[in-house]
Amino acid sequence: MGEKSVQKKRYILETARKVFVEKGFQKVTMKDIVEACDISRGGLYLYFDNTNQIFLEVMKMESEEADDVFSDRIKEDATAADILILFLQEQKKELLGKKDNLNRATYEFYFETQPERKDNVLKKQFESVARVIEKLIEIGVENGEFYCEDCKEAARNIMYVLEGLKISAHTIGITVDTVDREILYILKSLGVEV
Amino acid sequence: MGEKSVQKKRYILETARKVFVEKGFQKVTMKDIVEACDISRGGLYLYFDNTNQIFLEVMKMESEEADDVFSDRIKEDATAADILILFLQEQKKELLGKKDNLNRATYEFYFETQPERKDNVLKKQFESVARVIEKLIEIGVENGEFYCEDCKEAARNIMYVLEGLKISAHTIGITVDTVDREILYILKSLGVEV
Amino acid sequence: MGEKSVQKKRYILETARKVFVEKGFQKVTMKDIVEACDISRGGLYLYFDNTNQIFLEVMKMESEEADDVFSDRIKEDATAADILILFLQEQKKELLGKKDNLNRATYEFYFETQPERKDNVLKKQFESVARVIEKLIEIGVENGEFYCEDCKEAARNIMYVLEGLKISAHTIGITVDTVDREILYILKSLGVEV
Amino acid sequence: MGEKSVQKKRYILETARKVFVEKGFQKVTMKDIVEACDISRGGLYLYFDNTNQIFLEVMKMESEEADDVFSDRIKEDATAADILILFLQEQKKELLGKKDNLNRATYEFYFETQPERKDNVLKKQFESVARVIEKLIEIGVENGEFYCEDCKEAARNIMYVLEGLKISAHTIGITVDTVDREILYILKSLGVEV
DNA sequence: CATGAATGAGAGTTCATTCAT
DNA sequence: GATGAATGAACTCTCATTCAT
Repeated sequence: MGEKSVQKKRYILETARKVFVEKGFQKVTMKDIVEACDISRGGLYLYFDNTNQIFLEVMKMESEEADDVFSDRIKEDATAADILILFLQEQKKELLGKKDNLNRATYEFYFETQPERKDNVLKKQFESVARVIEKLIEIGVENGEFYCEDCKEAARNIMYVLEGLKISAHTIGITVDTVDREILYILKSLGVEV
Repeated sequence: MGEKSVQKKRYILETARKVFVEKGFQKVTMKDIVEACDISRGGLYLYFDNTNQIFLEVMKMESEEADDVFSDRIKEDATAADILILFLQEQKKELLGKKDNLNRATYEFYFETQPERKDNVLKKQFESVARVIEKLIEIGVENGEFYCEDCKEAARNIMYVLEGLKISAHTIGITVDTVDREILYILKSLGVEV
Repeated sequence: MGEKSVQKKRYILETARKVFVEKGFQKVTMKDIVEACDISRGGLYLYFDNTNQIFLEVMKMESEEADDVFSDRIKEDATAADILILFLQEQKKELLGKKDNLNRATYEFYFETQPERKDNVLKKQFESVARVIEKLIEIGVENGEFYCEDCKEAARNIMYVLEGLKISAHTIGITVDTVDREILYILKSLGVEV
Repeated sequence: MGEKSVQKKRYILETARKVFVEKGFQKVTMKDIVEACDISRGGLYLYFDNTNQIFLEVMKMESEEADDVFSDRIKEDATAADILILFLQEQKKELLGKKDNLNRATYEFYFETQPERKDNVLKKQFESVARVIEKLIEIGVENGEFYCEDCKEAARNIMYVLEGLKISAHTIGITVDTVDREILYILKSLGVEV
């Protein structure tokens, strides 16, 4: 596949992303993507076989870019609490900015997949972020910033609260207040004075 | 619609429930339900107009039955902690018994609905359970069973953790261990010795 | 068929008439009539086999009643011109009262029938009215009220003009003015001063 | 849509025309047209959305071709009477050639349309032809070929007679004689010796 | 590589008609 | 007579997928 094709593939993925953000995963058809990209029906099939494959690649692209963005913002002299708060603020943005994320589509995609499968990217991401939080809490505890008995558990608990908020955003709805209160609750239970 | 029809309607709802449990919401077609019920194509339309309506009625049926089941199990002399633990055990069962609940279908259903709508049953249920938990914690605090600064916040936090576990069960997968650890964490943070 | 049944049959025909007036002929289904009559699906089939048969009987009922109504209004000492004008006024009412006549339904019904068939009721009616008009003109000519060379032709011409107006009412639309002008033209060509 | 498609679209319209001539408008289904064209179910939808749209385009095609045909036949030195007679002969052909015109389908189509709508093509055609006839009569009167008091009225009367004959052809049936007699009557009333 | 016309399977929906009660 | 549940045929419309150009 030449340079040109790589560009086109990328263009398709970016456009498809918008479609997934808009419509979730299940309802998106190859036709939707063809139309959004303004390419030919057959053209799309040269690059991808089905929406499943496209979504997987969109997620891959997403996670690659996400990492970059995230690491940029951490200042050199940031404390554990600073970083945790920054992280929670990022999550808040994503939680409230329902309109520009793939959450719903991702849920729908994984509803159709066996969670136990080894290549469950979402699971890997979850574990990875959980470990980062855990490490962060450990450092915080060492520095005397946080208090907690079991850092691993504390980290996992935070992860599930965030998951709970994320899914709630798409089902029962959440407000800025809701998120702020949960963030405060998390920080308080780590002994952070806010 | 006579007596007979009521029975048949119930039969359809129960059969449709199985289909929704199996396939979620979005992928289920009227044809799927027709075939599962072994009735004629047109026959189903005598009772329901579309899968949306069927699902709403399945949820209604579900919640009516759920209420009965729940209230039965509370002993007269149960303490707040007893009841909370019972509640969490019920949740655990549901979380792990992925094969026989409507969670995934419900998520898919609400993905297609505006969360803000007044008739969001899920939201009402959430609020209702949250209030019960809150009350329970208040009683526990009064009895000296629990310790917590803000009962309302504690209740909401529990709700979001449970939501987080529920959605995770369908995306990244959860194990008995995971659930047990989260339940322990919840109880510990209320100061319950386990 | 007992007295009761006769009444019910009549009730069905009268109700069906309204449906035909509203929707024409082709689009009317047995279901429409069942619902309009608020009787059972099977019940209708006890009396009629299909919409075709119902429409035929509606037309029969219509023509029987129409005759009565028409003859009532002719005064004893009316001149040929009086009667012709009365007739044309009646036609005018029907032409403009699109909402309460079976014209459209009748057209649709006969579109599906071979015009040549012996039992073409519409044709018989046409011929019958044409003859009445012809006779009327003859009398008018004898009395010196009208002038015309060929009464038969004049009558037929009037009939076709009226048919033209009737169909136009349902396709391109007609106004009171249009009808008035045509009536005037007809009368003038018979030499009537208006 | 490329060159090839234009041809196919035309082919579909021509084939659909035959179907409409055969079955009228209301009874024609997309399936009928698909089968007549011997194309695939979905194929037709690439070109047209519904029978309504197809019929509109068939009428458009029809009127474009009709115009050409009509203007060809008028000789340079034709008198008003010549042209009128030619016109009436054309009408006669159409009236009697029930098997190859869209009249019935057009009636059915307009039965489902509000006559008052601005885009009522039939009305425009009617008005347009009426004006041509009127002009023709005016010229004839100037030349001393015709006699009439109100050319406009005379023209409209002719139009309605023709409409009456046209609809009658589809309901009560007409014969060559009937048409000939009406044409004669029209010409006579304009003072033409035949 | 790229196009887009074409196919056909399949979902939704409506009704005429039947038949057990 | 009367009911209305039930059936199944028929129609509309949409897409995934292919393939000649």
